[in-house]
Amino acid sequence: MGEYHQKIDEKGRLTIPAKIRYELGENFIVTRGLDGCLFVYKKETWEKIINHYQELPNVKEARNFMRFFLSGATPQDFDKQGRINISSPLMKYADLSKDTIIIGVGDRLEIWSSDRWNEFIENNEENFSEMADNLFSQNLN
Amino acid sequence: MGEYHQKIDEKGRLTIPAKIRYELGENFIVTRGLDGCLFVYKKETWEKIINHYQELPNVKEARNFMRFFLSGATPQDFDKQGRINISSPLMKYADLSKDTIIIGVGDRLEIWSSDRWNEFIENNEENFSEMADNLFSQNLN
DNA sequence: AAATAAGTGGGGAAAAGTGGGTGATATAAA
DNA sequence: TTTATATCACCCACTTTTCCCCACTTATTT
Repeated sequence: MGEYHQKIDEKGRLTIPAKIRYELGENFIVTRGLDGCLFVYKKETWEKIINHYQELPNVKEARNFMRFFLSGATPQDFDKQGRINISSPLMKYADLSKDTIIIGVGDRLEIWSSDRWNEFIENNEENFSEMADNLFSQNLN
Repeated sequence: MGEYHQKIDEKGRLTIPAKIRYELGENFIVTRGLDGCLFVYKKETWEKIINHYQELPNVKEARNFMRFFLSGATPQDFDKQGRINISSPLMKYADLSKDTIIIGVGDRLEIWSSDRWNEFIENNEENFSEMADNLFSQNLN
């Protein structure tokens, strides 16, 4: 959970915030995500996802999706400073340069270019408050 | 319950009034709320809220909402003086600077910028008695 | 009024984030 | 095989942030 503002340096290194770094464990996977960001999964979660998609019928749509999802997937680990290297195809895909947003969304992290993220928020803010209205008006007991 | 006037200091620290501090427990979540304020939930309440939304289908609209909702949610705890740090995205969202209002609303706290709170009260003052009429008349069997 | 508790502000140590140098390894070119 | 070039991860240095501690002020209670 949370929104963190980090910078990617000249060498393509990105610091994962300490608070969420330790939740990721030693091994994790970075891959092309939906809507123009990158997804980061811890190893166990990734394997579950893969297993789930293995069971999909072997139709064209599923095949294409698997290609998209798997081709960009790179196992990663941290350097001694808690940073990861984003490969250049993924940098390009997510349009990453310097200012970067990392958010926690359920069982994954998402890596966004700052510009795209701001755009995303601006375009959707009104919808969200409406949706949130519904969410909070429910009786939770 | 109640309305408390607190100040956020230069370092972004906000004292939670002692009377309601102890009701929050050790772990709690601060998140983007409705109408331009922040919500604060104790951990258990928060989990109830998000459990409702875990089973959403993975379609774009739901994905976007979860992004917005979870990215604005940060687990927090108190420093030794009973203060919390409001992260800068949330400061911005709620337009917080120095004078801050904290109110207790049922199972949550709300954090308002003083200006917005006064504005909110002024804009709605005439409506409140009408609103109350509607609300209470519905509850009569 | 005195005593206690709560709120506010700032110094400073430690942790986290950021940027750059350097040497080892790999890859390509001579 | 040797030499040149690129890549990567480690190390170090610097900056920024976080959080603890102490001190002072304000509010509440006795």
